[in-house]
Amino acid sequence: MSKNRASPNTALELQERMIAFIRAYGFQQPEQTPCGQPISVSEAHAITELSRETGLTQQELSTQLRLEKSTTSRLVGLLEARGWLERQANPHDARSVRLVLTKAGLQSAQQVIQARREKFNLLLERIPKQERRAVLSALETLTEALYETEHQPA
Amino acid sequence: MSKNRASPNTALELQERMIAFIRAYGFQQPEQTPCGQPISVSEAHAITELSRETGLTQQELSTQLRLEKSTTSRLVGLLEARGWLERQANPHDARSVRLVLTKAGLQSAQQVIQARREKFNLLLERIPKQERRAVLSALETLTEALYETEHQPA
DNA sequence: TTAAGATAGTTGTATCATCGAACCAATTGG
DNA sequence: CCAATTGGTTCGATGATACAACTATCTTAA
Repeated sequence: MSKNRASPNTALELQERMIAFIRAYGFQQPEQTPCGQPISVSEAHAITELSRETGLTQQELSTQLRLEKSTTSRLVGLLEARGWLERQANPHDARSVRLVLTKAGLQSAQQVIQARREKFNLLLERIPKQERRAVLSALETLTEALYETEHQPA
Repeated sequence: MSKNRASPNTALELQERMIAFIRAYGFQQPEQTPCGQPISVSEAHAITELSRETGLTQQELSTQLRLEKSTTSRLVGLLEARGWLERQANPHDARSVRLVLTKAGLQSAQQVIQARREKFNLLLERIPKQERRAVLSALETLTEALYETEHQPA
């Protein structure tokens, strides 16, 4: 095992580990309901985000979820059709809407959050205790690095 | 087991970091050609895998890529249509095929590999030198943990 | 030896996740 | 007041996948 050296193979190793990770995470699987409710991953992310901060505009939600506004528009449409949120008029700007979860939507969000919590608890338990902090900070470092580069999947 | 119990806050943090990472990686973006050639991520993964080990059956390729056999069948069909690989009869088992990259396929694989190498080099450069090993081993740990749990995306 | 599985692949059908372009309606900055 | 910008919607694609049903082939066990 080489140390902190800028070994030419380190990048290759990073690549392989990232790809392995992504596959393990199963980013390619369309989804299989993360909680009791049949709900897609995107929907889950959206309501989670909205339960965290209510009254976002679609534009803002797009930014949070890193999605195109058209994608967000459809996504919001789906959630609205489920009766999970409302598009409320924004008195300060008639172009935009304020997204507000309904009671049912909030409840679903809670379920998703709970289900996720349990899932991640299980995952965390699989990580040796003394490595946990390292894993967390590594993920953070990696995420920052990804944001800095104009990363595109591959 | 119980001494390996995860603190709720740590699990939450893991969850947030993982989600942030996944978003940063952009796993949701359908793809934008990882190299010069217009090629999808799945295709890129497939030819990379085949350039690493030739003569795989579709079943084996499915396992490597963690895809359904039907998905793999289609994927292979696309690559075949591009003239990047051939399905060769397997003399020992007429049911299966052996997947072999053509010259053009091998060349594309090299390009993909090269493009990826450059991309990951850039990424690696964004990670402070003294943290690199930690990031790599964290990814490994995380991947193992994911494989151990019956992980499903969310 | 042969019939009941098990396996490898293919095809049909469906869903999810996304993007970009073309549009429209407000808003804002000169 | 008009041009440019911004927030959203709709249309049309594509990619990534799964599952189920089906065919052909192989294996095995009575």
